[in-house]
Amino acid sequence: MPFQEVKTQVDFAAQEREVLKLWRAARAFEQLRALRQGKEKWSFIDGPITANNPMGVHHGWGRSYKDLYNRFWAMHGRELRYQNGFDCQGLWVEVEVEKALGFKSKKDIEQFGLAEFVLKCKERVLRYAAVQTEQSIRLGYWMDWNEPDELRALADKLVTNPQEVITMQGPEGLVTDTVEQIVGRLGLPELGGSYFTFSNENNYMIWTFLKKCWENGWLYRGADVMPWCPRCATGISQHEIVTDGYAELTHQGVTVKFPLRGRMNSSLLVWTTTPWTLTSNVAAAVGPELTYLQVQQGEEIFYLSKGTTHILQGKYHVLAELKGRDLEGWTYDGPFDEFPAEQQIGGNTELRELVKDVTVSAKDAHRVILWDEVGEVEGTGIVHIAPGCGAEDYQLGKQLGFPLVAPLNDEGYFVDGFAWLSGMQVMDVPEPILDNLDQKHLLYRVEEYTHRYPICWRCKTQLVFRLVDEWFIRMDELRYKIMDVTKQIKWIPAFGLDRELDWLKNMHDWMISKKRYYGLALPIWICDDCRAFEVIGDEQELQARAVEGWETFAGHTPHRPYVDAVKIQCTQCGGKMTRVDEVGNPWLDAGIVPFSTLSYRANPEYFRKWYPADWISESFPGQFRNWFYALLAEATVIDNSPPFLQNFGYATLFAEDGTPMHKSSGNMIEFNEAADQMGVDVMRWLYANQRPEANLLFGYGRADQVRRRFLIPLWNVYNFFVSYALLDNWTPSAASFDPNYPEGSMPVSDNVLDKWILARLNQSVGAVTNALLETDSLTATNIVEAFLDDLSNWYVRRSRRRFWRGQLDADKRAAYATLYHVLVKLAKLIAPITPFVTEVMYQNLVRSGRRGLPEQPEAFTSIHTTYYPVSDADAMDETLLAQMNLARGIASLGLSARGNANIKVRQPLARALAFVGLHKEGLSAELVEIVKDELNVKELVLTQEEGSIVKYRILPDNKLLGPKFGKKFPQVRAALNAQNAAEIAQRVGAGQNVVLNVDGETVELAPNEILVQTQAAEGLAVASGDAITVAIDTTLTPELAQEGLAREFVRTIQTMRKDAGFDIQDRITTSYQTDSVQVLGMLDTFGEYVKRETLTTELRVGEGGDDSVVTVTKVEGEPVKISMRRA
RNA sequence: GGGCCUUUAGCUCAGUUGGUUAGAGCAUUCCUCUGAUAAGGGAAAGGUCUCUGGUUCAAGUCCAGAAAGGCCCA
Repeated sequence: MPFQEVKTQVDFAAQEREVLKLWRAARAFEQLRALRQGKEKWSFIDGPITANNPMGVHHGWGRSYKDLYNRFWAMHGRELRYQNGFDCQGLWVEVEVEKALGFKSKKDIEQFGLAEFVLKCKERVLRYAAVQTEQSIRLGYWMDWNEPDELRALADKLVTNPQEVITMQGPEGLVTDTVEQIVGRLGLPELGGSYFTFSNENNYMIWTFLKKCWENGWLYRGADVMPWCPRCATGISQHEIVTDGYAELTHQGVTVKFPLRGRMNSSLLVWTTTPWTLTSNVAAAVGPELTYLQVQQGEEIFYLSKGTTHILQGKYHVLAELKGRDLEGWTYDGPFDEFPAEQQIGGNTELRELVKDVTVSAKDAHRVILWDEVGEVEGTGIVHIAPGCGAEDYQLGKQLGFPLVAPLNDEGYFVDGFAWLSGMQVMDVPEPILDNLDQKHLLYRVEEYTHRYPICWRCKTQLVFRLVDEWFIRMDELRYKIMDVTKQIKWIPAFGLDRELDWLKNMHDWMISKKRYYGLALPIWICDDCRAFEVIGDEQELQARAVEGWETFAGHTPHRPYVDAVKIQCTQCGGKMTRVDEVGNPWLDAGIVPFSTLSYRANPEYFRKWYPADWISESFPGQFRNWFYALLAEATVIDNSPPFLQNFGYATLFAEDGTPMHKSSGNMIEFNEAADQMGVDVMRWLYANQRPEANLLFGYGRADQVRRRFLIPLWNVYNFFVSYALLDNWTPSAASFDPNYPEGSMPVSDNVLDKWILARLNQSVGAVTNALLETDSLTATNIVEAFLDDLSNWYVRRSRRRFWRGQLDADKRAAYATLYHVLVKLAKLIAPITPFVTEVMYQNLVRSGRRGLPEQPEAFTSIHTTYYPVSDADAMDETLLAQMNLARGIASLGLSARGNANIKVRQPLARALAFVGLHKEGLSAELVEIVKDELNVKELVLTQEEGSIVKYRILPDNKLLGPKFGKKFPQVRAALNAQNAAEIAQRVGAGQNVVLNVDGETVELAPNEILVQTQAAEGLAVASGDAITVAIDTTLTPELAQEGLAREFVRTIQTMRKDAGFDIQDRITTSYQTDSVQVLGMLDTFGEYVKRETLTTELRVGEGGDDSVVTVTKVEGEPVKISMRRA
């Protein structure tokens, strides 16, 4: 038996797991790579996935696109690199490791030991890389994956004995090194597999990048007040805070009195939601053009803006009105002037160089200043300014030469200089501060206040604003260079370009440092003596410059703490230089991969072959400011070129209810669960059949739809083919087999259905190919679904009897050859989208189906090593496609007409009359037969004559006549409308021009400029559509009624056979008992027909015997008992 | 406040270069067919294509403005 039997009901997920086993056993992926080696390249660079947790279904979306297009291009004969990437460094790994170890603060890490901590971080990455690798393999994502168990073994060894020397098998041979170094070399050419951004090459390549920045004068150390997480003890950059970094929180809104100096009992009213910042107050700002009120309450006089008087408690009396600028220069007593920090010249900060020119203390500086940004939306219209506690405050203070009072250390504790507050944590101080203010009679009012407040995107701790020094890349000059590069890229969808340019336009200087432990060691060394700094470009330069500590570092990856040991000599003063404490922003890691993974430093030839990427793809939200941005920035600095030529972006995945998928919402679907429940072919089709720029709603409902609409019909057609091919022992042609095109050359057939489906197939192949070339899988899948519908619900349905017939005659052979060709070619067409089910089809249709055929090249192990199908121009037949459309239109309308008349399709009727209007293509005799059979009529009459079944509707052809007449067109249309429709239709049918009178002018219209439509005349069993009307002759002659009864009888027996579980080929004996004259008469005439249709060898009157299946029905009130059993 | 996206049937979404009566799937109701059937076919019902203005002989489609929602940034 050539083909394997196909089960009707399949566990698709289980079947997919079998396919995975097959691929692995047959080394199918390796075979593909070998076949494509040295061919024209298609360069795809993978955006690194954060290896910190199992992947989710949203990753599945993106990875399905990536795999789809990788496979598509591989089927076009291209060579690919197939390198997946893992994002490995950064705060998010640290936070998870801290959680796992039960750490509370940075001190715990230092006590634990930096070296060990860094190893734990790498270990975690390796473990989740292993998990994500397994999940990706399950998705069918063909990549050069590491063995998950090898990654786990490395993770184990890394934390037990990182210096153990081991040997690994690489693509070019064995590699021997310490565990730490092997891990550091993962993904490099000698080891292959996924790239890891913690690799030596990735880190050193960033050093090279940063050195270029430095040489261009773009790298600088700056101070700023920025959002700071006191738990993580690190700054949070602009990139990180914008999306995930806010929560609705309720704080206390506090109104405080700032007593004015030299004005008895008078105070400014100042409002804040962060009372701890009052400890560091320097000034108070008013809007110069705002109106302020002087109001009296009891003995006290207050100042506040006119629009904020609702905050006043109790009665007040307005004494005066004045402009903000009138208040300028007034001095006041700050709420915490008793603190040493407020009394120190220049203020209270470790960054003394920032205030070296300031000659006053905060206490002495207190005065009212003007600031345009002051508003009345909240507060009192008087804003408290603490340049050490707010970003805008800092900028303002810098302009005005104010002292800086910075109260918090890196973990949010008050530093020395704040008396009783020193040593307290910022989260614990609001109550004591309010008590203290109250005691000093400075507290005016406290209320609950809910607002959006920034939180740490990783640990959700509330952020504070803190004065820090960090490292930045200056954007002034670079911004425009990056924009130029960005414009050279094709963005899909096109608005991606605008988004990226908008981000670049607004991008601040890029903060690249983080005061943490695990990550890129910033290659910046500062002189202990003269404070000059230098950037080191790579490991060789570091070794050459090292004056101390190299032996400590040697053998280690460029991570803390070992790299910190290396000292170099200062070129300015000869002093010793020490590396800065900071680690790098992880987007540096991700943005460098076009250079690090393509051997920019080691192998320029290889780099130039694969750079830039032809295509990259990631989710849009976020990546404009993250990965896309980093890629563009780094490539611009290093090579001043686009690192990728096309960017394909897609939106966000939501749950089916349209809300974000969250564990806590209960609508979360884990990737593994989805793969098991839905099967990944279904998931992949669902992903592909989606407009990428719209958010995708993911869930079981949609998965069921995909299964019903696409996968099951496909499987049913395939199953149908194999079942009958087995019965007939049919085998594919042995002639001229090409493994790249196992569908073979186009079959030759005289049958109109065959010709039609081949035309449709090749039409679809062409359109799908064009769509996928444009990265448009939505269009591609829509086309396939339409084709599959035609295949399943028209070609197979109409061809069914051809497959049933007894002998394997020429027409039957043609049907097999055609359906076989269609199925193989269709499978290849969609193989990139649904790699599993198509592989199953290929294995059976091609591998099993051709087994034992004489002399031929062997078929490839996998469908995915074949070439993409090519649209065959010979198959195209526009006339046939149009005719078939007409035939299906007539059939559809005829069925509709039958429905209107309420006559079952099973009941044969004498005649259908189809008015086909101006459809010049007409119908061939074969198509007439098909329509007759479909409509179950003895005769189909096509007519251009309307007879009595239709009335006409005359329409101008807008597309032709609109441009011809322009403004006059409405009048022409009206004139045409006024004509007698039947008359015009007749003229048009006869090919004569139509003459109209429009406003006294004679206008002549050609027949092709007029559209004639028909509508069903009322009261008949008719239906009409676009220029077609079909009428059914509903007259039931006794002969027709008898034939209908015969079909009814057959139908009943068929149902019995099916219910009894008989095989399609089983012969049966059928018995009947009835007094119905109709039934007896029918059996006289149609007995042979009944026997033939039901495979009845003996049809007789009587009981069927004990083992029979029995059914009793009624015909016109008379009971009919039918018994049936296997012959 | 600026940039970008979205708005079409109860729901989820298609809708080619502007062109005739705006479609599909799901859901509802009714009918029907069936030895590939976890299907299929037919019918009914369901729409101010968010709104306003403009360009045009003609706008779901192009332009401008507005509204609502979303994303990104101030």
